[in-house]
Amino acid sequence: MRITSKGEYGVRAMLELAIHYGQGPISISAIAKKQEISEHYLEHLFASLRDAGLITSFRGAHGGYELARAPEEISIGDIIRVLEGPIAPMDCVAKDPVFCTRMGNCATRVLWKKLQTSMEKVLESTTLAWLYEEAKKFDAEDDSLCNASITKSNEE
Amino acid sequence: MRITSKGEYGVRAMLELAIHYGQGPISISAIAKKQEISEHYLEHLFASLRDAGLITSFRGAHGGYELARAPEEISIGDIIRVLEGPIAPMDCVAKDPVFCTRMGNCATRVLWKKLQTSMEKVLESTTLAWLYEEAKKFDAEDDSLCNASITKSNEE
DNA sequence: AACAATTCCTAGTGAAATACTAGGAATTAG
DNA sequence: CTAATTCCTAGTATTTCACTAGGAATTGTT
Repeated sequence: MRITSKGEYGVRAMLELAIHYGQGPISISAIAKKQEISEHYLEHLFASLRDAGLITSFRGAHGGYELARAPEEISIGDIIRVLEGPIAPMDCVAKDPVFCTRMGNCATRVLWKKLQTSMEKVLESTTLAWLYEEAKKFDAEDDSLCNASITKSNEE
Repeated sequence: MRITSKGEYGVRAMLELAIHYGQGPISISAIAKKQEISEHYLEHLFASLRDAGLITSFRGAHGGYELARAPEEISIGDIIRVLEGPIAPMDCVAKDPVFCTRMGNCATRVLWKKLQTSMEKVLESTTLAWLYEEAKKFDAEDDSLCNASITKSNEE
């Protein structure tokens, strides 16, 4: 019942894009550095997110990535579904369910469906915008302590 | 975000024990046959469940396994925790959390905690007794469906 | 005592997934 | 032209998954 590093890194990287939303593209290397993720690995994840239409890429010098939609319009579920597959504890309760001989006669399936629904509810109702607001809270706490880890500045 | 066959088989087998609760031990071979699970594999799962105190074993002829507690007293969470590990999408939000440098300054952790809580709520509140009641409903449906399909096929 | 049915235990294994790494081609701003 | 970037294909070490194998120990029955 674990999210893998794909989902973890993907969400962290997408949060970074949400923070810089509307300020032009940012490069993989910048995100990878800030979030301590392997550059090459993040490249793969971004390829999937791009193919899924969640982010837009710009090639060449001063290129990079930006969110394809506003942070309010991208749920964590959107990201997880691309990087981890359907949100479902079992294939038989996925949106496009895999057939199982028990299907119509399975008490455990009712259980997995309950679990699937509760998971989906959380992941669909949580957006990048919400996550950004949470991050700002932490940022404010940090400011009072020492330095900010999340800045909206155009450092280059 | 998937439950593996360990959790799936484990819950199905435990349901079988719940169905026979109070009627003496049943053997692995009987459960494996009924639930279409590899006998040897189920043996491993039952070893874990026994070590965790969820089931009791009886060796020798006419031996087998039975629930260590009443079906009302065993939650699906109890089973999953034994066979799949802590109920948590990320190690940093498990009950005995793995340390992470971000820990106190991580917006995504708040998200994973929300997800963890909702998953745990479902799995803790669902017991084997509940699952057994669900199974009985299907049994009742099957009876009426079976009769209906017999008469239908006779007509056709 | 012999036997059959069962759990118990240790070890092994092929396939798939995970979490990357490597290297270079294509593109674009300055 | 050059430096910075994405894009693409391939490879790889490690871990996990889902079993399988084989026999020792235990216990009810005859």
